[in-house]
Amino acid sequence: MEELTGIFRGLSNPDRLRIVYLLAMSEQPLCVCEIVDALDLPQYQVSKHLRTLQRLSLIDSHREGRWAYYSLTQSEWTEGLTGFLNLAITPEAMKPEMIRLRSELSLREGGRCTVKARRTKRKTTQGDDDRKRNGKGR
Amino acid sequence: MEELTGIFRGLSNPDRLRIVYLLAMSEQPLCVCEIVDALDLPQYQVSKHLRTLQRLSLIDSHREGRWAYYSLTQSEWTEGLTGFLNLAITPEAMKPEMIRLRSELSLREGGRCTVKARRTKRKTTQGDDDRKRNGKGR
DNA sequence: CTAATATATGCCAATCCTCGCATATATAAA
DNA sequence: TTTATATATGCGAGGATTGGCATATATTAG
Repeated sequence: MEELTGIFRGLSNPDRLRIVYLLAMSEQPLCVCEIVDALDLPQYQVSKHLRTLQRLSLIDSHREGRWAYYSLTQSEWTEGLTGFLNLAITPEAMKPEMIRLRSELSLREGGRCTVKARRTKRKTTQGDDDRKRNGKGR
Repeated sequence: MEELTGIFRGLSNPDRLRIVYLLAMSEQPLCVCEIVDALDLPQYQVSKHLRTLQRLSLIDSHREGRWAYYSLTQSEWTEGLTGFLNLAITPEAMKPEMIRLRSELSLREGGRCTVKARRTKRKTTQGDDDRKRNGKGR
């Protein structure tokens, strides 16, 4: 019961819900930088959200070199949850994220993420693009 | 998306989750006093939680005399949600509540709730019983 | 009308959440 | 070692939640 309300609390944040959706759809572990790029969020936010989800036992992680991969935890209700998300979230709503994610995944080498630079909030890497992210987003 | 995270936020509170579970299981509108007795919560809390759930379009209400009845809203994902709750919440966890609810429902006359006194936090009606409710309950 | 009953709400304090920033840690490259 | 890269985390501020209390509103009874 307490465990379940925790899960709902975890999914009550749009960014965390998007993370869970990505993990549920891609059906393979994703590394932090891939999620960062797919969701267009600052790295520290993604890390924190992942931590939150992990505390709730919704996701697992493992390290490979300097990359950390996350995936949905397999539990009694994982199936029911992803099933519900699948019917409650229209693909339309997550289209841009999925497109960016697929683009990221196509860059993998040997099944592993290989990102080059452009880390940490894309703006250190000069003329990236100046979309205004942030803004309370709620 | 925003709508969905709202629903999760609604279910992220144990008492609200219990309310939704009662409504989902009983498959008929319940009046406030029945929920109050079933969950053993102060009336003002139940009213507030119901208001919250209604704002999220999770439940509907209608008045009948001085009684207000609430029921789950029928939407595209109502079925998926109740299905998930059904597999995520063991009947054990809600047994006392369900027992009390059934007891309440058996007192209905003509399909309507007919409570006598003992309202508002059961303690105005003297020697009721002095279980210590409240206590942050989180 | 007044009283009783069923429900709803305004307010406050304590707590929790979330963001953004800065910085720490971990691992690998040079 | 030093440097670069990938990820994690401590902190503070603003906002949102929550429980408890008192009280307001709505409806019916007398």
